[in-house]
Amino acid sequence: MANQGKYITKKSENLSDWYNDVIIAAKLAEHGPVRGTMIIRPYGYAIWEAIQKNLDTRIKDLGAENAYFPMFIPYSFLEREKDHVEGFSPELAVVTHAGGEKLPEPLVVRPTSETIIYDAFSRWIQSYRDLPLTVNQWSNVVRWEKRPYLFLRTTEFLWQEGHSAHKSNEESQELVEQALKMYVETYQDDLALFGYAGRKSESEKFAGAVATYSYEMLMPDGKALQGCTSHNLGQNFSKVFNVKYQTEKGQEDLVWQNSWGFTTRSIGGLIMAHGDDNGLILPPGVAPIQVKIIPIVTKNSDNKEIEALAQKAFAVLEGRDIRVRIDNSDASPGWKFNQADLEGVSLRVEIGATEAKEGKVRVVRRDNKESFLLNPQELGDQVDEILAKMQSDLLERSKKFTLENTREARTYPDFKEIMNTTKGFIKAFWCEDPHCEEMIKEETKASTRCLPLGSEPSEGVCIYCQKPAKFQWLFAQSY
RNA sequence: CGGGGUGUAGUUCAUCGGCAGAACGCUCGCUUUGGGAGCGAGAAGCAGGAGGUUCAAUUCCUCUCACCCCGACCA
Repeated sequence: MANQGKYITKKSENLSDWYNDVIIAAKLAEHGPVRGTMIIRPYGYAIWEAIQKNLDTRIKDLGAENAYFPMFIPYSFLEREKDHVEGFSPELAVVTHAGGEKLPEPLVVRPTSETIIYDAFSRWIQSYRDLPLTVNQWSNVVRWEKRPYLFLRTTEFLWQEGHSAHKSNEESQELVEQALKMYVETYQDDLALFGYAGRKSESEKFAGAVATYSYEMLMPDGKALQGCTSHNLGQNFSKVFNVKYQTEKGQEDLVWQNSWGFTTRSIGGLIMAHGDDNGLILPPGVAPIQVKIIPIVTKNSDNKEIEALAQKAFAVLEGRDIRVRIDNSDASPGWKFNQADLEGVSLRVEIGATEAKEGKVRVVRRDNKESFLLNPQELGDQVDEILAKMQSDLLERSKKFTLENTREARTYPDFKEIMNTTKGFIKAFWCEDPHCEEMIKEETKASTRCLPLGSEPSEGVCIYCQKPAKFQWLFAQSY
């Protein structure tokens, strides 16, 4: 912990110390014994489960079925697609020995599963009647990252990866866009994180893809975090894995494929974007504990009445499928309040002598401290309402911050000035020459994040080389 | 893989050649309880590992391993 004793570093003082402190103090996760690995503790895993719950439903709504493929992949599988192996080889974990012997062929611990899944697809797909074929797996993958960071970049991480095969590029592209839309919904409706969905540049796209789409979010320090990805793989993999089918006319044809994924990195974004000096702030949509009831009993209070109110409130909320707990530990109220703040519990319900006198309970929002004195009988509707309002307020706050920190740069000196001061997103014309992109990154540390969906072509000049440019791309320094 | 730093109690750190210290956490007891309660008692350590210098090494030297921070790679 960067900070001594029991308090966490203030978010305003040092974002990355705060981030690490809050993850450890709130018991979300800790470092594993192997560099870059992460132990996700029960409370952190509960956030992942809350995200999974809705996302899994959306994935199935896309027409996908869940399956599971092996984590060991023959090295030769990766070598089949040239860009794919080149892109991933620096970060592969390779198994050379097993069972006390050297293996005849090294095995790769999956960094992603395109190859092993499409090898199966080549056997599963025979006819146009087998298409489209869409599978999803929830799994772990390993990428040997040089600079790990809890949640944001770990050597092993959890994710879902969807893989789909289609008769036409149009149909495949449609699913690529639907998957991206599904992620936008997850980020905005569940995680309350605003961001830009768009297409990656050639140099930033997935190794082996024709086109990659992503969701880019802004963190409080002005750096961008790439969330999910959705790739149009064209026929790059079907060619090398021989994923063919017979058309209605009896011809042999290669399938068009896409893949898309969402990882535990998003939990890092969730923590960083919403939290404050007191700890986590979790949007109700993914908060493992949406409401915590804190009875305040003393020697002089009517503790039976307080206890009865607490039980009543608990029963009402639980009946609504609200994730609710009662803190009956013998810690002091002050400690419980601080603990609830640290854990990011969306709403706290205080019940003490003051409330008991009126037969009411006090509901306090974690994010803005707004407090409501409510009748236990009406608690259900009102808590639903307050949770919904909090959810939309958090998204609104995230959106406001992102828009306020999205600037247009017309000249390269302006661009540099922004990156040296406020950072954040910059919209700027770029000619789409990888050389300009590379030089901008070298000189400002900012890279292209995406070309936001719905960008209209217009006549501009490249911020770097002054040559004609059609689109304003989104730039930022990234995590 | 380059540059910098750190390894001592569960955790964060002091001690810097001479019997190993604190805070927080943990256990027990009593008193408490509206924003991190008080007092008392207690458990807790081969000082990352190996080698060297020395009468004596946690402390100095060498090697090694691990971790952290800064750069290139990345969901």
